[in-house]
Amino acid sequence: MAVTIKDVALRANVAPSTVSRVIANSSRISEKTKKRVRAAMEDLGYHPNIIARSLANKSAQAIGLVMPSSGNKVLQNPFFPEVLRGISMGAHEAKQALYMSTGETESEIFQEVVQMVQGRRVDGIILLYSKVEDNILSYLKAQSFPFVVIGKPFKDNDSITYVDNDNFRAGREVTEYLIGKGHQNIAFIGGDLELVVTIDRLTGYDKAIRGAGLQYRDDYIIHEEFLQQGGKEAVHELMSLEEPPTALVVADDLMALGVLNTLDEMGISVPNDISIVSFNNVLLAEMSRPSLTSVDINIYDLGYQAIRCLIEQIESPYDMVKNIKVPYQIIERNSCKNLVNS
Amino acid sequence: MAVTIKDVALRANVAPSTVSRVIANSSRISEKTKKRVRAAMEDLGYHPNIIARSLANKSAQAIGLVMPSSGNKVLQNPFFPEVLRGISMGAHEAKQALYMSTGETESEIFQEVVQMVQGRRVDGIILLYSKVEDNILSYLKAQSFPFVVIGKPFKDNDSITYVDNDNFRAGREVTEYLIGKGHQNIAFIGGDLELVVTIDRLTGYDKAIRGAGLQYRDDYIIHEEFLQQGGKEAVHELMSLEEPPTALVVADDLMALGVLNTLDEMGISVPNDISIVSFNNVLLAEMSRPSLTSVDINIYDLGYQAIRCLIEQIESPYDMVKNIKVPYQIIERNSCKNLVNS
DNA sequence: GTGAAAGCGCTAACAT
DNA sequence: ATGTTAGCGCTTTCAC
Repeated sequence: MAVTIKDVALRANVAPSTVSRVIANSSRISEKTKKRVRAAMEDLGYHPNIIARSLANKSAQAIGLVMPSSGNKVLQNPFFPEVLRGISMGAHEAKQALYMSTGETESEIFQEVVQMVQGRRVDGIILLYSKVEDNILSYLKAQSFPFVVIGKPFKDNDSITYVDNDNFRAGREVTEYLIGKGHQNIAFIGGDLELVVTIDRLTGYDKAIRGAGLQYRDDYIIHEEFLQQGGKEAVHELMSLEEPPTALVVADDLMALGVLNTLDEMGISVPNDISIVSFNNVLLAEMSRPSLTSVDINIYDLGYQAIRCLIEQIESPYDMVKNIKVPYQIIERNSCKNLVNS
Repeated sequence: MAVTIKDVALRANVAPSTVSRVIANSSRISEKTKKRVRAAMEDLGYHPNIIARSLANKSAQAIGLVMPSSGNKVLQNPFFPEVLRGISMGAHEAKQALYMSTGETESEIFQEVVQMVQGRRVDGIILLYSKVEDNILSYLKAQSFPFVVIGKPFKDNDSITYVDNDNFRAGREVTEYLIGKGHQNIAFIGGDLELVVTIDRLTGYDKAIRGAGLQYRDDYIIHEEFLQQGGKEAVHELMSLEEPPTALVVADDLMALGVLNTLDEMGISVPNDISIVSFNNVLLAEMSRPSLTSVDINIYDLGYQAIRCLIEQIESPYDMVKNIKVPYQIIERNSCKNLVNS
């Protein structure tokens, strides 16, 4: 059996409660006994049992992370390691542990969340995605359990704390950027329409197209999973249109890489024959050939801000709602061609 | 306050222990009372407090994951999400939760591990890397706490349970593969020499080179971090040699992508001017141009087998050591050229 | 400034 | 087949 607070108390000739106070560094304990107790802890190699502490003071010192079904290939998107980095950093600063969901299906994940919450295993939860109808979100809200969403909630978004980019504006600006380069036929290759981020970017694209007096064409809109596989099919469909696009707005760098690949196979040159702008600006964007003009959405910050918000929310008794918009910027590289003389 | 086992007991007219037994689905409880108790749980919306349970039966139902310093960019390597997928799957099957380390520096991570272990927060630990001198590993071993290593431990590897590929053999075979294609000047671009995987692959390379009666040249060996940035510098150094290599063994697909990129900038064509074989076979390998001949090391299985081993180790009272070699296979694509007529 | 004692919610002997 | 009773290791009133 491991060494407990009692052993320390015994050795230091104090009561267990005193040892507890020393751990919490209570000001009501004299420096002298503190020293004595600390020496005893040292001697015995004492380490507090976190589980016992959690039970006594009803706080787990852990944050729950809810992924979009971990069996899913979505994890392969470089987005996730990068948000994780940001979250890790914040968790580490606040001395919080991270607890990950492992469920496969949606209902399994739901059960896990219920267990995290009711089992008091975590003090708060971060949802690493935002989709249209989400009963996990509804549940958390109903329980008024501390949580924050990465991405904009589909509804009730003024009563939910979330961290997001302004994806609508980003979608619009990116499209306007291409229009500014003289493109008139711009297609949109987006991810899962269940994800709010896709909807927002598409809406922004739409706005820009119509705003420029161009025609919004349904056959220019393609949705596939946020993965490379989807890219290929999308491109084939698109390029076989009578009037193929001269520019593409692609939801994601990984997808864009797939697109690039397929275009190459088809003998279509980027940026000479077609221009591409994508989102996320992960390492790939820089490493592909041609390198991709991509919207840097500051993924790391998304994660870091999310956990900061969550920790504030846990600490503060009043639950004020907070919405953080992480800035983004278009990083110009070599995947876009100017059609007009500038 | 949440509803507890006592509330359920009261409502079902049984003792708390009976409720506890119903939760554990003990065979010593009559179906009739089970039904009654379950109904009570349902009515009250009862969910067991996992923390309390952990304290009582000294098992956390959670596995600790130790990453190589999470602040580190290493996380960006697609290797990690993929092992995570495998681990997640196994954790999920065994109803184990996952705890992640969040530390930045090595000593911080060490402290976290001590807390996980002494704080009884986890029942076992998976080390997601294997490096040369590792005090975390030594500590775990000294405590005889259940753990498994992904990758081969540097020493004591017959007293430590680990899951790995045969990286020595893989390194050798890959090199022989290139030799078989007529290459005589083969360079090795490896990752961090602190990592055992690098050492093993390099040793295999060495073996193949000497075995074929070729000369082992120090200036053909380059070590950089497992990241794209490293790739560029490495290639420049290498190609400015008097007798530049005609083939490259690269530690990692991501790194190989960087290499590809740099070669392209330098106007060197792959595979016409130089051949490349890399390791890991992540999505990138398929999506790059030219697509990369890469060693598929079955990353997912690495993770899955690791957690299976760990769970066995936790459950079985006897700690028999287990070493699992996950098979690998060379996936041929378009980055290698045959120099001889075949 | 320190100690005694109750209790967090559950499990696991030991009874019956 | 079920109830009684101690804990698990810690925190936290309430005394002194």
